Amino acid sequence: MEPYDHKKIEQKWQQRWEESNAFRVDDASDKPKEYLLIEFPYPSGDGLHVGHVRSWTALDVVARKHRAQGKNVLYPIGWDAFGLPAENYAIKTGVHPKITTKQNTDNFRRQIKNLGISFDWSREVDTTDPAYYKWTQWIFLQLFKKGLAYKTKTFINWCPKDKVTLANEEVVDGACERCGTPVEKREKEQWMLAITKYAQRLYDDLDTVDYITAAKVGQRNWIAPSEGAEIEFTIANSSTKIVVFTTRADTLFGATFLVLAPEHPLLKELSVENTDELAAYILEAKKKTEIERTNDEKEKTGVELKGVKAINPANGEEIPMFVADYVLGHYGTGAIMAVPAHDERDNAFAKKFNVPVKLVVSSRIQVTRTKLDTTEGYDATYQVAEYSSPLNEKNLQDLAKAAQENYENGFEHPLGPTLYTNPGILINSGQFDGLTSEEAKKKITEAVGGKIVTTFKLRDWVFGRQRYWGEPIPLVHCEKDGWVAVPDSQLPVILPETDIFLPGTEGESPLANMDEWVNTTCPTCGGAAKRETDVMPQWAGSSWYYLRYADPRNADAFASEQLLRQWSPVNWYNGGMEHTTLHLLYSRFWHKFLYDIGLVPTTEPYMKRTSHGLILAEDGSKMSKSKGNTVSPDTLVEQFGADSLRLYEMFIGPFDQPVLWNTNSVVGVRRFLERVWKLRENVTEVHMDGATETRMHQTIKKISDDIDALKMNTVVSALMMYSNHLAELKTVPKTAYVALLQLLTPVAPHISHELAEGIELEHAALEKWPVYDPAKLQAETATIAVQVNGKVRGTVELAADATEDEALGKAREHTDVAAWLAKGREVKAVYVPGRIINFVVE
RNA sequence: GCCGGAGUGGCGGAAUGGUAUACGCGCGCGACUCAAAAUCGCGUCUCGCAAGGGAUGGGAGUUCGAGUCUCCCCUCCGGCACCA
Repeated sequence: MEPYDHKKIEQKWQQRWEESNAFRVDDASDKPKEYLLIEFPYPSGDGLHVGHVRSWTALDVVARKHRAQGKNVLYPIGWDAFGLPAENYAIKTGVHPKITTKQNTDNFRRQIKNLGISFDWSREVDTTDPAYYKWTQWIFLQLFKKGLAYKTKTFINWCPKDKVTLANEEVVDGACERCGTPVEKREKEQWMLAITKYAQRLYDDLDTVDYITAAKVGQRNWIAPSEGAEIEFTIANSSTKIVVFTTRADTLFGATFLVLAPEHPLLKELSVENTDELAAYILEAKKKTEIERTNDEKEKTGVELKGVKAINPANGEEIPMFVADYVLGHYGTGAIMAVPAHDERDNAFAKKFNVPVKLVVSSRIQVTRTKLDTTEGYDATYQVAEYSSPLNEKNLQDLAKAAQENYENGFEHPLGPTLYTNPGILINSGQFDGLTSEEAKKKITEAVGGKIVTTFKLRDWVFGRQRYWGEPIPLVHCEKDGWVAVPDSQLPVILPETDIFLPGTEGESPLANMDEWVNTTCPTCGGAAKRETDVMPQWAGSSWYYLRYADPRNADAFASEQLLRQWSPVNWYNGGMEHTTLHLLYSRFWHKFLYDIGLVPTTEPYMKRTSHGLILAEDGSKMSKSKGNTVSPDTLVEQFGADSLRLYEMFIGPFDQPVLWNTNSVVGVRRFLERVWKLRENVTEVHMDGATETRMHQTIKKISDDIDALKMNTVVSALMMYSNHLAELKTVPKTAYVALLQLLTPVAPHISHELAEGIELEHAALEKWPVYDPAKLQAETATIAVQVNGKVRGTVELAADATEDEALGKAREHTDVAAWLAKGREVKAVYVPGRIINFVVE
């Protein structure tokens, strides 16, 4: 038998699959559909990463299994090809991004085909193709027409190196996600998408999908609804009102000052005595980068608004007002009521600026004075009772009364004289004394005419990019009509050709210099008008690409209604955790919008989301070109073969966890394939022995279950154990061998097909998934451990259907066991068929 | 600080509450060879001559039986972080 020549075999089968369009999916098939999706790659100049191979091979295994099980499987691929690296490369070298993109996608395509991944290449999409981005623009216009795209002057995150606006999500540790430069704040007119209008639904509908917990939690934390109240404060001697957002309306009586964010619009209207000081502070705050703002060790800064007081609506007291950058302009109403007794930040600020602190909620209440409270730093002779919820009415009244007395008698609060942040029982709050925080929130809000609201951390999506290599925003600005949508008939708005890719010094898009392109006519009035010169962010094209796969060549719609119904939703989507709050959230938003306007049939795009762990270099660091610790799939395919690489990447460790790459270990799976290769020599039409038959059925079950659960590392080890078993036999029963090939095919398709051909197996057999017989999972006899007091003292061979009496009897006959039993008195015997026997001896 | 995830041999890791360390790497010994590589076989948690004992980050608990379930603590990785 000739040696295992992976190059020859892999080339042969890849060519056959290519020629026969083996993985082309048929829209008209009446088999049940299964739509499997991986995140389409950005075709970088570095080529394929071993991480791509891990993720795509895993779903390829799933795809191939589902096909074998009779499903109509859609497993597509495409290119998310707009983006900064190609543009930066163009700035450096003058080579147009279009050219680099073409080169890179060609290289990726070649590399992927060398891996034998069963993508349906007939559905390839490319976000930079005008036939594709026509529909990206079209969907944007639908958002615009529904008022969900708007231009506004806002503080944006600005990367001074890339000269580009960044979305909130693209800022990592106060620095640009791509280049690490500290991000600055700039005020700029920007196109925004109102994703916050969908915040509640994006949050709630997570309950309807099957995402890995980390992804759900990540999105929930990012959207972060927070229930609270908006309460109005009036400025003394004025009709001006300031609305604050608080989650602690119960502490309103303790609000001893008000704080506005530096960006608060009302600051311009108030007549303040210290205008210069105020202006200087606001300027300073705006200049600060995110890093500076957070590196301040939370040391509070601020300026009092001299000559202006606010009135606390609960007790009518006049309280001072401040501006401080610890209050964020974009969250809530950009203004807070500060309650220094019950909020850490307000407390720190009050101490620094000498504002009174007033306790209005108590947690621990003096009950008796019999014992010493050992809380460090307090030697008062009282014992405290913990506040615990729920309390009954009577208790509450007693406790509130005691708390009030305690406070009036000047006892310090056991947890500290001035700060207590947990809920408790109200004191010093007039008619609301004695209520729990929970009750008081509602009643106090009501009493001062506030309203209950939910505030989200999620912010609207900054959608404009002042760059070249992106989809032009298809809007025209007309002096008379304002912003006007480019009519559908003029879509796509083609990205104009240029050889100047550098953004302007003020950060304007390179498109802004192209007068011929910019100057146009207004579609509404026919007068002179200018095109929007910003382009869309990279997240635009990827927000809907999974819909395009359903009908990738459609020229009349982004996809036909019928094909969307056929393929929606995506059954299983695998991708990186880093996209949880970016791509994954954005595309859910677009999808829900498209659902609302009746264009997609489901409320959610993806039924199930899984995530692969990162592949790290051997020393645990991230693989990167600059560190020179990357591993090239090409080299591995050359040296070991695609099948070995695929097997290794599945075997490397639990799929959802980060793993360390170790090229030396690839030889292990290569040896395994060599053994499977040699096994063929011993295959004959003999009858299967019982042990082999049992193993076969167990292995089929194990591998079937594990593929569905994405436990690929144990899939490979099960294959190894099964083939090791077959290798021990002198003659390998053909049936058992065929099952091995069927089970091996999804992970190592090339060698499996070659071997199947070698035993003249009819081609169709490999395309069928083996089925196990539940009745044959159990061996006729099994080795059962016998324990005495939980310690194994021997094993016995038992028939699968042995009765308890038989089993225990046989166990007692075991000489070692008998010796241990003789040491005491047997009080109990446990027999779990097929598992264990345990004697309890005293 | 808050929220996730994870701690098991020299290493990657396995284990529906039921013989912990499967599978693989590495290492050791042996076979084959003039030799080497490749391949094959055997061995490989730890203490102990043995009988036995001890080990799944630490401590308690539930159970006939715990890596697995419950509670407390420690460490590492990831995410969020002045969000009122």
